[in-house]
Parts: sequence; C-alpha cells; structure tokens
Amino acid sequence: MATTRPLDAREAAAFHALIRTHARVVRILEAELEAEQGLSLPAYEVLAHLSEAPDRRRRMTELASFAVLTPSGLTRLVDKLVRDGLVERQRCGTDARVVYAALTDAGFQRLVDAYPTHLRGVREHVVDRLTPAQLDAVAEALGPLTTGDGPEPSAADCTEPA
Amino acid sequence: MATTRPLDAREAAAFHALIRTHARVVRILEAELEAEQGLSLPAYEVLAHLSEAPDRRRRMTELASFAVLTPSGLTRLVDKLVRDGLVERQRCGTDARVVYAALTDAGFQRLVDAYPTHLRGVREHVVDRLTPAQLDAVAEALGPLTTGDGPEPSAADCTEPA
DNA sequence: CTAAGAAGGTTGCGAGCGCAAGTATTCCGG
DNA sequence: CCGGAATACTTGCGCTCGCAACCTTCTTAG
Repeated sequence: MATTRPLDAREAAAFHALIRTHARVVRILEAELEAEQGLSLPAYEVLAHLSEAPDRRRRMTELASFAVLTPSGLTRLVDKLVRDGLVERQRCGTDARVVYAALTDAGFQRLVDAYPTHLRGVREHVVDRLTPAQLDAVAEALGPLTTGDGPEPSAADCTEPA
Repeated sequence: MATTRPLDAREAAAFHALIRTHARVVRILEAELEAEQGLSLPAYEVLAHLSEAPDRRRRMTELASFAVLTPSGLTRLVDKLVRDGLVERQRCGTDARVVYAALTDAGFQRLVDAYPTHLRGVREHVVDRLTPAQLDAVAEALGPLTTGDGPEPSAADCTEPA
C-alpha cells in the first residue's frame, strides 16, 4: 500500500470539506457569541465543560485536553475568566501541583445566558442542516480520529479540595 | 419545529467530533509542515491553490474565499510569501483595484518539496483512517455547509495581466 | 535521605490574524 | 460629467495562542 499516492477526488473532497467547513462554521459561531454575549467560543466551551463536571470544577490538564487548547493557551484563557469573575482557581489538598478551575455562580449564570445563542447557532449553521444519518456518519467518521493516538487522561484523583 | 430544542446525544456527538477533530488534525499537520518544510498550513494551501490556477495566479479576493482567511489575513500572508520570494504581486491592466498573487518558480519548487510531507500527514492522520464510504459521507455532509449562504465569487474577469 | 527525573502549571516571546477604518479605483444615477 | 455608493485591497490596533523555557512539587532509585 503506497501511502504516498496522491489524494483522489473523493479523498480531497472529504479533507477540504472538513477544513473549510470548520473554518467557516467556527468563525460564524464565534462572531455571534461574541456579539450577543461577549464570550469567545473557547471560553464558552470551558464554561460548558465545567458546568457538567462534578462540583463544577476540573483540573487544568483535563480541561486542556477536552478544550481545543494547549496547556499554555488554557492558562491564559482561565486567567481571563478569573478576571471576569466567571471562574476561580482552587488548589488541590493532596497534590500541590494541581490546580482546579471552578465555575463561579456568576460564571454559571453567564453560561445559562449564553446557551440559547450558542444552541441556535449550532442548529442553524450545522446540526439542522444534516440528516440524522449524516449526523451519525460524521460522528462515527471523525470521532475516532480525535481519540486516536492521544492518550486519554484519566479522571481526577484528588480527594481534598482545600 | 422548535429550533431551540437542546442537542440530543447524536447531534452533540457530531458537532463535537467536527470541532475537536479539526483542531487536533490541523495542529498536527501544521506542526509537521512547519518542522519539515518551514511552511504554515495556510501558506501551503495558498501555494497549492495558486499552482492549480491558470497562469498560476489568482486575485486576492478569490484566494481569500478559497483559503481559510479573511481578506486582511490574506494580505498579510501574501506579504510574507512575497518577502520569502514564493509569490509576487501583479496588478491588473483593466481594473487597477485588483491585485493578483502569482506563484514564482521558487514558490512552485517549494510547493513541490512540501507536497510529500503534506500528503503523508493528510493520509496518516485523516484520509487513510476513513473508509471510502466514510469519505463520501463526510464530503456530502460537510461540503454543502460551506457553500450554504456564502456567495460564491465568480471567476476572474481581467484580461490584461500588465 | 538525597538526588535525578517526571508531572502540572505558568510565563517570555513572538507570530498569526480578525475587525474596523482607511485609501484607491470603478460604477452608476441624474 | 459629477458626486455618491460599491468594490478591492491594505493598514492600525489589539487579542489569542503555541512553543520553549521555567518553577514547583511529587516520585523513585540508590
């Protein structure tokens, strides 16, 4: 199997669809969220992920692997969310290296406010344009690529919040 | 049809797969291309698109709509490619507002050198992990989203290169 | 007990790029 | 022909974020 065979039309179409559609969709969603709620898409995603976590908090590393950010990018984003009062940092009692990002009440409320905007955008620009079969196909095709060779970090192991 | 109904599991899975997979794949491809060829992914895409164009040149606007960049982003990217000698700007004889970006010989050669790296990355991280059916499904599902409400700019209309 | 190494986060630095405003050119109504 | 609107691109500004280096804390071998 020559892995350096040029892309055929089908392969190129799939790849370009992925790249271009993502760019376009993300730009639109981001613009809407920013205009109506003053929140960037990564910020929204972090708040949303925290809201679903036990005690509404997560370790930085966990958050980084879930979010579309490197650790350093996450640090800066959380800096900003802390400045805005939406998140607070908590240290871990059993491992002083670990930092938790925890959703504040204000952060939760902000997420609640922003949810309709985000939901509408996702539906309007992506989800409602696909059939159920297409939704499944996209998830099944693309999902495994993400979990491929990146080790999945295990759950939190810190008992004392401090 | 309540368009504000929360995303069900299938819808959420598809959307997240799109967002996360793209982020991961692009980061890897970009890192490989940068390390081995000293080229960013947007730069590669611009060179590749130019190489396929008649006379190996395109109007800035065309390029911007194809590439994953706004016009201002494209201006800066082309600035850089010009500095590196890979592209040159040409003015249009019949419409002085129009600027063409044209691939230089050096630019073409650079693209030829970088092609194997890019191809290998795309195969390894995306295309070779999908079945033909999945490739078609992704292209058919995602492709239409890109051409949806964005007007497709028509072909070049400039006769004299100058 | 101690030193080496790994792991979790954070920072210095700089590149990339979007938005809004600006410039130059062309189009069009009267 | 003339002036306003549209088009094509560029620039000022500022924010985001990745990489590499760094600090701190934990782990483990000797």
